[in-house]
Amino acid sequence: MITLTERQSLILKAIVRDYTEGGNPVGSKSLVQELPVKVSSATIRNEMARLEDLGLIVKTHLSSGRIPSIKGYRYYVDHILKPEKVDGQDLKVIQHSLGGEFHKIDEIVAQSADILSQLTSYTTFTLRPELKDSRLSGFRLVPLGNHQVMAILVTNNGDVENQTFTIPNDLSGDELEPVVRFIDDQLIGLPLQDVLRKLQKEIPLKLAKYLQDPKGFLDIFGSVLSKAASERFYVGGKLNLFNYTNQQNPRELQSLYSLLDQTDNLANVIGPPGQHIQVRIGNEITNDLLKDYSLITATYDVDQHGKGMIAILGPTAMPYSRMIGLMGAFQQELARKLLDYYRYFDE
Amino acid sequence: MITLTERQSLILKAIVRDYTEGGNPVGSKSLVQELPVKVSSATIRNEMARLEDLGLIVKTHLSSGRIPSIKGYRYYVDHILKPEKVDGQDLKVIQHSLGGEFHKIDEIVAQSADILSQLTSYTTFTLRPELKDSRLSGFRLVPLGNHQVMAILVTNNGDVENQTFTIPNDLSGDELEPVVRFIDDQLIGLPLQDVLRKLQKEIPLKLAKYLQDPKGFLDIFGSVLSKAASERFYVGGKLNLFNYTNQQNPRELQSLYSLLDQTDNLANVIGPPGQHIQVRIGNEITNDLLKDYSLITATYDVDQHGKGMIAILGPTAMPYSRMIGLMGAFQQELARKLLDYYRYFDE
DNA sequence: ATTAGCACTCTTATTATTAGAGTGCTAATA
DNA sequence: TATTAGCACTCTAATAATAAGAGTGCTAAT
Repeated sequence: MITLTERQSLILKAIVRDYTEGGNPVGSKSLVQELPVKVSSATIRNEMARLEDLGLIVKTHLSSGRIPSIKGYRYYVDHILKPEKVDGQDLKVIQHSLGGEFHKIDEIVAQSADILSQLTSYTTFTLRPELKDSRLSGFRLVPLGNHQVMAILVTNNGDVENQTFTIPNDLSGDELEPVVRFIDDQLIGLPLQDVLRKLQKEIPLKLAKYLQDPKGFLDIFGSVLSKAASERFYVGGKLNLFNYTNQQNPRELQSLYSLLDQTDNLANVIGPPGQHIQVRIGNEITNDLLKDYSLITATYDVDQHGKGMIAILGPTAMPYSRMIGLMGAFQQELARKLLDYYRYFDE
Repeated sequence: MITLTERQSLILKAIVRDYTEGGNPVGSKSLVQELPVKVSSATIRNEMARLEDLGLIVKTHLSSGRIPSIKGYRYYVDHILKPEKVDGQDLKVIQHSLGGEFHKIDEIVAQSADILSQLTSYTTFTLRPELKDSRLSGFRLVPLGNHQVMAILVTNNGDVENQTFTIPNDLSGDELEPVVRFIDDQLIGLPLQDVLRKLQKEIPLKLAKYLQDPKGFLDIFGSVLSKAASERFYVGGKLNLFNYTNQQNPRELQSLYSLLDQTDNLANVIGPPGQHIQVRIGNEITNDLLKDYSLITATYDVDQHGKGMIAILGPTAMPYSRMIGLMGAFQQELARKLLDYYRYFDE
């Protein structure tokens, strides 16, 4: 367990701030002018040598200024940083952007990723509240003519998922009725997870009474059901990658783009909802592609509707204090907006 | 009007090929070995000087080899190039990728952009067949409970567009029936364009008979209608931008990404369906961001269902002959697949 | 009309050179 | 004992010098 003196702590803090803002290694002379303590550059050099022994700062070459190490950022985030109070202007942007009228949870969540990326100039991810408590509250099959049927699935949270299918013969409402009634009787009110499970087991057997060929229908139902039960990440500010990634290596940028395009991979990167706000720096992120970046993740809580996540991906040299302040505010605003939205469907 | 001798033509062709494949300016000595004509490098230098006078090739500096100019590519494409017969392997890829079962036109068209970008390693655009002849063939309002209604619009081509709306009060089917009936009576069978027009004029008045507050409904209907009537470009191989753009200038890459993300801008870039296959090189493209690239566009024809477009964006130094061959094959395969698909709804 | 020969140009890679920023260490100081 | 001034030393980044190689245009001979 590392403990720093007051002065060492001030120096580390100044190094983190300077490097984060300017992007250049920080030398003892420039620190003299900024520190609230009046000491000479030689003293600062001595202190810096100690911070380096502790592994909190490193040199880029033998006689260069210092930059924070992963460990240094870690110490800064854990012991020094105070979340910055969020800017009034920023708060307005958030509230205004979330203030509009939305017709889907996913619209709100996707919009959130965009707002956050705009405010931070980094790349952001959002995940809607977990679906594990969602229950099936309605299922419809709407014949559209032209050999087409639309399957619509509704949950108690107001989520709607639909898909159109092409079928060999036109169906009339009459033929579909017993099937829909079967679903209504047997499955309405159950958690989606349970429905998914039953779909593997009992349903096929029972359904055989109503339909001579349940296969086609089961495909349709399963398809729209798993669509509704799947977790989707939204990504905002992909273009911002150009601003903070290493410009010398276009391949890396390309790989990152590719990673962010495959949203089903993101669950592994960002991990399950955990602590309130978590900061992972450099190689603390499990994904190798991100070992030179930092990831701030936060869980937001929408009461009985479950928990969702928001995350910011940026360089290790990030203004953590501002970011964490922003995360806190966003968490709240998003949770509030969603509670508001859900209220409709709880009545 | 430029006319080249046989030998000059051979030289230009060789320069285009070499530069396209190798990416380096082409000198007289390397040409000696490749040309089917037996002449010395001095002779070739003389001919090259003439081609340069004509503006077909240029030097990158005073004593460098030559590269084709825009004008040179133009001449090559117009007078020298022969479309390359498409590779059997490639044809298989196309047919296999389009062979699956699709439930929407847009899926086929989006998939097409991906296949084509995969085959070319460039960036591609696809536009579905024009909707101008699409007619409204069905309209449904499905109450979902929870203050939600889904509006579904179907066209005679089997296109389905839907949108979910949140409304203040729950509606029963009974209340919606007269409205849907009104749509059925008055609008079914009309081209979408006409419906859109009527929506601005007569409909609001007539509808007032059935609903005390037609505003909300008109918004819903208008929204899903314009969604159905809008043209959407699909973009494939955005990541390929990394392969063929100028790596020295990340800003440019970022701007291009940004351009391709705003798919509503693409209509201006690509233009309306025109000639069979059109090649635009460098500044022949109206968009300034693309003045160092080439764009090959092609129109595909699905008979009475209208015309759509496919396009390839790549560097000016492109293997035009292969690309044009590929375009031809793709045009055919896509048109065939779509005809096949539409056949369902024509019956 | 073609070609061999040659001086000339320009690029690219390699090597020197230099100014500047920063360090660590020693010895003096409070 | 903690701090500081002073200085030799290291490394980067920018600039300049040099050389090899590829290619050209032009002239004079074929």
